[in-house]
Amino acid sequence: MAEHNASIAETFRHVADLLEIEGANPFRIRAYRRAAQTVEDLPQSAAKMVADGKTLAGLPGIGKDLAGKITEIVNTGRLGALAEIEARTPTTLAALTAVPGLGPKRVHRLHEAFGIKTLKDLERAARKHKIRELRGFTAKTEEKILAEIERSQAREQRFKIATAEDFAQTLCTYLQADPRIGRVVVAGSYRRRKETVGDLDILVTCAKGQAAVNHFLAYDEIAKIVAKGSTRATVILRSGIQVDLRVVPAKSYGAALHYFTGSKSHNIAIRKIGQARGLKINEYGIFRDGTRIGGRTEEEIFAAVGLPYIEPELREDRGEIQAAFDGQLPKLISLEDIRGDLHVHTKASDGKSSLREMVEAARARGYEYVAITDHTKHATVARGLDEKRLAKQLDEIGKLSEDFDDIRILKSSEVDILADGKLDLSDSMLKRLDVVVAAVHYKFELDAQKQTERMLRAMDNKYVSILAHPSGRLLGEREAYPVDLERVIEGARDRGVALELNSHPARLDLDEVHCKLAKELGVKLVISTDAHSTFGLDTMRFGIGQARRAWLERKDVLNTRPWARLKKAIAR
DNA sequence: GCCGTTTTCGGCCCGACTGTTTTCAGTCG
Repeated sequence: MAEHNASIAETFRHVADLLEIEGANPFRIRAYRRAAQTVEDLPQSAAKMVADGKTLAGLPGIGKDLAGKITEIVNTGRLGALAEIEARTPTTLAALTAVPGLGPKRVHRLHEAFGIKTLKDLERAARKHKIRELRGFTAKTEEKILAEIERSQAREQRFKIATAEDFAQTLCTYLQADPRIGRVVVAGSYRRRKETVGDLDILVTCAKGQAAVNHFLAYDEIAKIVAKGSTRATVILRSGIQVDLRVVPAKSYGAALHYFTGSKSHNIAIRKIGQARGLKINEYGIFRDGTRIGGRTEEEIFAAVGLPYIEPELREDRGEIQAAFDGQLPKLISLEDIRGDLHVHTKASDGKSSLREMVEAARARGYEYVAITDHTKHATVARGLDEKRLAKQLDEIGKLSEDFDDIRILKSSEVDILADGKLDLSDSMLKRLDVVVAAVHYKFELDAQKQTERMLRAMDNKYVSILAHPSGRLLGEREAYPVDLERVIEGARDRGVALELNSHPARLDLDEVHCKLAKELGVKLVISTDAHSTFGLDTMRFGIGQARRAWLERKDVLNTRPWARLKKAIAR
């Protein structure tokens, strides 16, 4: 079984964690982490690259040594260097640094002094009041450790972007209500539109930092204050989400926003360039020889290092800085580019709104077309339509269309892909549709080869225009089913099928890495909502966010085109 | 361990908060 990029990345991160506990050179540790990120962001399989004899050295942060280690992992399934480290430092120690307040240094000392290797050992030692014997540890530390272990199940969770947005907006409204506070913006991975966020990073401007912090700390949804100072504070809300507040004066807004938006690796890269130009860049501004020379806007930060503005969604140190240097930044797709939704349900299957309501809601969003894609009969729990009911719906669409001259109602279906790759509708019925969306909804347990062939076979059907939610993942609930997405993407390219980026906040499927790969391989995408109610149409923004993270431009996405051009593009 | 707008060695981003270390190390982002 070929090593996945994710498992190679995990191995490197594990090495980094253990080296950190051993007190190794911090830059060596960072090198492993950086390489892990590069491998994880790689659109192709590193294992395949190795097999094809392609060199990995030269990729960002990967030199000769780490390229060799990747080859070793791919070829042997293990890493000798990791085994050597594990012989000295128990592998379980890495997990202990996840306890807030415990970093590598303290974990190392706890292991040295008491042989603590696991969370259980740690808990036992804290209960026996052993830990306070150590210099720098007190009874209070023990209490804190026990409290954190108690909460450890609740922690570590990430929140879907839509959920985070809900918490963030309420809090921002509250913060904005204080007249002393100027701007309020959510930065961090939220601003970069990641599919999930671990915490909320909120930046506000205020002449008096303490005033803003005090107002923040009075927010009634706060369950716990973790840290507080005169310019920043960290709290946990009752919902369990952590919020970091940072206050800066207005003149530092741009510098702080850039710093607080991240990503960390992007910031490091930018500051490094600044350093080479004799500049110091921090969250307060840009400095030359101790003199402030800018920082009011993000544009000033980029300009200081000779770059054009880089959109937040691109700031992952995945090549955006080089692209900016070369004048090759993509012109990212935006919500305004979208002309229609190609995946919506109605009451006829498992939707909550009527056909007319969905059409009116689509028109209200300024769309030129909307595809009605109810489930087919195999999806019994969703009350999927058999051919008779679908025929009836097509008649209804025909009639309803007479009432709308400014939006086209596309006859469509989210047709089930059966276990053998056949479709749940006859060709004669598929032929009557304007656009056919095919999707897998059951038999997730097939092995990767069978699942891949099933999907390729479905795309063999010449009436299929779009493959919906190709991986089947549900964030926080269900992993993608085993499937070779690279082959599916290549298969879509060879057959002229478009792939869906499903905007539902729990799906966001295809994921960003594979969206980018699809683009690079010349496969067109569509961004659809899979709306099951009129409100569901508004989730388009999450799909757009992810598309932007995947460097997608308007031309890469078919539902930015008027219907006549879209129709031509999906014709096979 | 990587890497070159100080280029093959000597650097590697930068600052806030916590605790009890009275001057800073550890942790975090």
